[in-house]
Amino acid sequence: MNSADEAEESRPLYAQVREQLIERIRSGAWKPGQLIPNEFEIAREFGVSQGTARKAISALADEQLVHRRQGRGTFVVQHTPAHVLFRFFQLFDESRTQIIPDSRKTVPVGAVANERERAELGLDKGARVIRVARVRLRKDKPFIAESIVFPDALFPGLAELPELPNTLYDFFQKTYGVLVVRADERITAVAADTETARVLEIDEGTPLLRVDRIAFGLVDRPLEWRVSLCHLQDAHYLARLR
Amino acid sequence: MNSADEAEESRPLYAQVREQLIERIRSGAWKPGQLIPNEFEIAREFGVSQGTARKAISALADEQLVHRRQGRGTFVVQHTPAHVLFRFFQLFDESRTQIIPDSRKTVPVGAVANERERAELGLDKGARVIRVARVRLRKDKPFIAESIVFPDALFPGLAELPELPNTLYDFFQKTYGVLVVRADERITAVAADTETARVLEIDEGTPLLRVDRIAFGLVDRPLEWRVSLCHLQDAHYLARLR
DNA sequence: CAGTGGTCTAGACCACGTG
DNA sequence: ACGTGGTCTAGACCACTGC
Repeated sequence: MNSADEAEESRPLYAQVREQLIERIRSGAWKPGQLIPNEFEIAREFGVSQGTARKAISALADEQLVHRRQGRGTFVVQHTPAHVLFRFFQLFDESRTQIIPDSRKTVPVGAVANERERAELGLDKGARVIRVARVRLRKDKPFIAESIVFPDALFPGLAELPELPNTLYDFFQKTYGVLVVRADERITAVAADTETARVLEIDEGTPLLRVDRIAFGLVDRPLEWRVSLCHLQDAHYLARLR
Repeated sequence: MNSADEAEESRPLYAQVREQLIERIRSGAWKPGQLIPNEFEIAREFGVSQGTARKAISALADEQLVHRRQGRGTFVVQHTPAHVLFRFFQLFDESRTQIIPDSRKTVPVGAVANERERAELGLDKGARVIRVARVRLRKDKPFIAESIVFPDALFPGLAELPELPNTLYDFFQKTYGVLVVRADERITAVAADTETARVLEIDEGTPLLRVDRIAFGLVDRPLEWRVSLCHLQDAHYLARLR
């Protein structure tokens, strides 16, 4: 027996089962929205008790990779535009209602990654990326200037598309089977530069919220680097601390 | 049997046990840092199985109200300055290291709550509050202008203190038995006004991150309203989205 | 009605920290 | 060696969903 096997055996059973289940989602063996086998099936298949299978499945539910519904079954999570916005778009208006942004035509452009992009996305020298610049609208007025970059390798052929949809993460899941599961946002305040002021139709120097996001998938590797310059006015970003 | 009893009986046992345990922490029957009875003791006391007691205690651990340590026992969470900063102070420097702020002498002032304060803290007309204004330092230079308000009723005698400590939440827990368990932060970008510019030793109009926090305790009522105006420079606020 | 997830029990053994 | 939390089992019953 090698050390890897020993390490494998020393980890809790439910953790091992959990990883195997994640692998099925990652590999696409279980598709988004699909009903997965019930607790007893999974228990039988992995040779564990129903309680242990349950603990593994519940861990996936906590991580929002599956959705459990009493009486119906357990389903692989399926991103929809509404779902993606709810989870990953944390801007609210003065009455604390979540803002639903629109976006203008967004055209992807392929290029070789620059140094900053390689650092943010963890790419090797020479790797290609896809860049997208777009303006998001609120009440038909521009309020966010966004620049998005993702590794070309993860989204083959995407650079050739004439246009991208308003919400990307559900599109990524549907088209490439790539699931965004978490994101880190680094937030600062900046003054609008000339170009941004023009795009957002505001005065140069207006204070903007800069949201610098790295999105991660099932394997802990960056899927996207996104910088959003937000002209909030009476709106705000909401962070919940626990 | 009345409807309240029926509702009580229809809720899962572990949820009922969980609430009773929370009440012991809230009431101060179990003090911060104290070792609580083990799973079998709690199971026996409430007339449930060890597994059910475990589920109740684990829920408290998930909520960060207790801390479990294998081989040692389960302890009521005890806020320390380091712990409070780690959980509730999400500013990081350019190398992604958490910033540890200092603060200048902070003097509390008692007053009758104004309309805005009553709205933010959910207070009745005529209620008294305690106000604190302070400047936080980074590398001995001012970088945050903070204004804090809390209900006088929760912190009797606090307005008479000559000075408050650098971290308040551990002080609240130690002195008043009041535990901060979560906070909502509403974040915007603003331009520094004359007074703030003077305090932070920057130019008027400099973009600042405005963090507007409401902190909550064990009962779902606001404990504090805090507005922080942050001159970040090369630092950033970090929000983790899951 | 059958099938699913949700709760609950009683008991066993393991891993860890302390004396 | 002892007591703690952590894992695992086998089985029971409940609550909800859809046919």
